[in-house]
Amino acid sequence: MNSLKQMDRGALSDALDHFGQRTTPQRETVFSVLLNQRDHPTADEVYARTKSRMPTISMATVYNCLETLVSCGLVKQVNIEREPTRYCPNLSPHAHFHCRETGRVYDVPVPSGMMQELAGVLPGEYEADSVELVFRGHLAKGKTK
Amino acid sequence: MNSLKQMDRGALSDALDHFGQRTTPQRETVFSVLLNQRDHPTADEVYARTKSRMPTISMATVYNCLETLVSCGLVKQVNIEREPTRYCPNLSPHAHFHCRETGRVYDVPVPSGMMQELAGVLPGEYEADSVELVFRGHLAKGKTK
DNA sequence: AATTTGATTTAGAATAATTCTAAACTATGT
DNA sequence: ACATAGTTTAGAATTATTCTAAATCAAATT
Repeated sequence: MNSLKQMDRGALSDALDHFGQRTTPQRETVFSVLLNQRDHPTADEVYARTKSRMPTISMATVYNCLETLVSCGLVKQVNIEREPTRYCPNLSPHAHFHCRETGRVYDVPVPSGMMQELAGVLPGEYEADSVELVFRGHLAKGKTK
Repeated sequence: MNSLKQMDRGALSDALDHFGQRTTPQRETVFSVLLNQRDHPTADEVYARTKSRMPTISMATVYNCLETLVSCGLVKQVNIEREPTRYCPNLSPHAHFHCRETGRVYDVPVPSGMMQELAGVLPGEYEADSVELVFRGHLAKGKTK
């Protein structure tokens, strides 16, 4: 049992199908790990969490699965300075806030109108398929949320 | 001769002074390399360019100088996916556009009003000191600029 | 002018995230 | 059942970056 809700399981296999990829237990488990704890884990952390449910999985497979999920559009990579890549299954338009003190990363919802506006700053010859918006700073007093 | 304009030389030593750091030939040369070719070079590329003017400089020093320049606010790091960090001496508000085809990175000016707006999406408890905005995609037909 | 002090530079070693490789395994279509 | 192609796996390899400790340099003090 890998605690993927029926809805998510469907989204997963639809997306994989659409890109001609198979739905495997490893991919399901990794996806489920991401959905179950939405704290922007690194590949290492995903590995540890996945291993506790599926002890035979390898690091390489975790990287493979993450890469597959990203390429199917189910998961986003979050690049924070020189830190290891983090993974985020939040598909609604949002930015990230990186707290320099705790190292934690938070999702910040962005109104889709703002996303449009952002796209508007690009001169015509630039055709963007993705926008990454990262804030860095710290959280006001004590609100570790 | 390291081709730093008087103005830039002044900005450099002021900024270094302000952070209690010395103005050294290595720092001047690295800074000048960044100003002279604004194509968002990696540390490796900065090393190669600097070495041609100052053959005894080491990679470690290039990293040290870049780190110093960044910490003094004279240079910005640009983090592109899993690629090596790139360096950018453009201090006016701008975003970056990363072409997936050529790998090149372009500055995209952002009206400062837009930057304000962006800051506005942050809930009150988040206090950001930096914003990074990266577009990814490709350039329309042939315009390699 | 010599000496102390601390910052900076240097070469090379170490680290760490990620990718690669090749073999084993699994699933699918014929 | 068999062939084929996709997937997983362990471990090796890669690579950007950081670390270490010694050498050099510059400023401050005697």
